[in-house]
Amino acid sequence: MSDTRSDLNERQREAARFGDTALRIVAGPGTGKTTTLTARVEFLLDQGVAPERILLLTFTRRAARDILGRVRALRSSAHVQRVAGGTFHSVAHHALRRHHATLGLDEGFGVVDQGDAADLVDLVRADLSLVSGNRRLPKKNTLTALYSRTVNSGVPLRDVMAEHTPWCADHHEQIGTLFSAYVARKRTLGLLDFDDLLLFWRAAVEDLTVGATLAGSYDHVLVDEFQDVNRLQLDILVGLRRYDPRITIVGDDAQAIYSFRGASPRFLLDAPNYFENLTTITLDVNYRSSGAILAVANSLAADAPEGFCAVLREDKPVLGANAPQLVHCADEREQSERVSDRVLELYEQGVALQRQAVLFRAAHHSADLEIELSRRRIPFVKYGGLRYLEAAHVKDLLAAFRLADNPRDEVAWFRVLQLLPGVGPAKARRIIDTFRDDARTLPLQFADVQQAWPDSLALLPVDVRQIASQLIDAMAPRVHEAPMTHAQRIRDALAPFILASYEDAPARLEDLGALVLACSDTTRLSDVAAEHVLEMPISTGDFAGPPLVDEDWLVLSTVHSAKGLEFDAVHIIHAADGNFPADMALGSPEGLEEERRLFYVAVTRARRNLSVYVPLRYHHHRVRDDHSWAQPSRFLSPAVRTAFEESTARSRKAVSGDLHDLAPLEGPELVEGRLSKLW
DNA sequence: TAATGGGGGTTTTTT
DNA sequence: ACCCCCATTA
Repeated sequence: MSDTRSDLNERQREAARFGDTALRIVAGPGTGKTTTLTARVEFLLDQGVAPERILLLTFTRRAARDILGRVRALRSSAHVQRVAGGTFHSVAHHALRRHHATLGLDEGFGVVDQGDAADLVDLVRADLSLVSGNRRLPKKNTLTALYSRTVNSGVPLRDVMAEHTPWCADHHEQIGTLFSAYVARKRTLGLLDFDDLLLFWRAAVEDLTVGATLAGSYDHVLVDEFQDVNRLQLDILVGLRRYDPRITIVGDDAQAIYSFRGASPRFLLDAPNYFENLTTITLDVNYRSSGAILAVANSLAADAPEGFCAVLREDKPVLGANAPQLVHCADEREQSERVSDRVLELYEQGVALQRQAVLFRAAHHSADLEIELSRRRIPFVKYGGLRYLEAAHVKDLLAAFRLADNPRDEVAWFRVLQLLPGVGPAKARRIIDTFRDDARTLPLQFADVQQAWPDSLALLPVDVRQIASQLIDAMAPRVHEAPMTHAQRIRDALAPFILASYEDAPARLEDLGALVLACSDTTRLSDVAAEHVLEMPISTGDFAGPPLVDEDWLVLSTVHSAKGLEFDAVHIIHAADGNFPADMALGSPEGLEEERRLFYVAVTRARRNLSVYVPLRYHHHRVRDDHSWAQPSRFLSPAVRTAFEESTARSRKAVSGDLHDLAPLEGPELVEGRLSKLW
């Protein structure tokens, strides 16, 4: 067992061994933030603090896994496994399950993800008949994002819309009506969305009795990535520490990338206003990246109008580092080829695939690369974008789990009923109506659904009635039945529908089997459903078929999902204006600056090798042969470029006549001609 | 009357 | 690639 503390520098050690007042650690990328946080937990345990009285809050699930994993690796004893922690949302969920009664929540409350929340918004919109009269009302996803931003920032809707959705700002009253109806509907249905988890946690923390219990549950609260907390999360933290000063916050305002969730680095900078007697320790020695990579990061930072020059000092030369590469490619296809070439080249040099990452601004940016990687049988895992739990079959089973505990969950009924052949939105609605009582309310007990079921059957096509009845029967809870047995019954009843609806049914049924096993140590199926919505397992389906090497895979990730991680080699793709920075973010100067910080985050993930790829031509898929020219990312300023070695990819097609091209290209000469004007 | 398939417009980032 | 709307069909 290695003693982490011996590896710490002086200031890291000071932070780790800090006493019993409020502490702020301002830590640039690669300065050993996680190591210090881990060492601090170890120190607290050594001081005799009980592990379950330490709360370690992180922002993303991956960070939670990373830090808690390192903490739990410190000691082999089961004792240490009890350190409390996770994302804000998952910790909130646990608190709400425990204190549901005081907060007026039903025991079997359901947790809906963003997609379900958007569906519910649409459902409410239809009920208010706001659907056809106002065709300029935003789409469900836009509305849900707007709702979330408003709630998380605590800013009035009118002001949020004036700033972020000015094109429909005149609808703010209508949308306000829609939102309050949405809130009411969630309560009626016994559902919480992600924002509700935080809202109710804050309510709990501010409650006189429960709040004291919650605040008293922890001796130490540690918060990672504090630059990305929003008003709501700050309120929770302040409430949790009302009677106790012992909080440690860690962050870097140069890496604030979540303003779309209402986060603001102000909360980190103004932390002394929220936590009394706050001590600040700054970590600025970078142990991660080579000097050449730090030069890129620092010149990026220097280009910012406000200049976020956290000068990063290299502790000692990083061995095996290469000059950062700026690679100009003719188009996306060539970019995919060059990235694949470079990944394999580094792999040959001994850099395992897991030590390499391809980073991009938006999830769909990796689409073409994924095709190329699959073609070359290079295994990869993608983070961000399409997720396992967003796969329809998983959501189907989770919806059935939610119904077993809470038959009022109209969103779940909509999903499950539409699995039946011949049932679409309208018929699903009519079936749900048969469940309602005189007050048009859905029943609290599943037995009432079963009682109404004979009437519902009449609405179904004759040939699906039997399997539909079996499904209803399977969802109904039985007394003294183990949750896993119940889950297995539901899965079995759902299987015929999965088989009928999906081509790759066997693989999907295996996923569902894993979900059933996850019910082995729970008391409630709705709890498991909520955990899965919050924890986002990664699909094995993301692997490209027969792997080149077992248990090694290239990491594909959005920059947001890669926050806090490091890799020997980082490949940043689509460094073209409009993609990175995203044109969606260019409406305001703040938007552009956040994109700049995002690029900075991407660059500072790299230890030894950094390659940035700029495709120059984008094909429009609608019209064959139609294309447009892209400018290199504005972040690649002349000053930044001096930190790179530049090269132009030679078209492989021109050299070898490679045959897997999708559309005929113009001669490479034209591309080269265009390129040459750029430098 | 309601499901389903085709065509056209739009697409950020995460819990 | 996805979502939304509309026309067609059962």
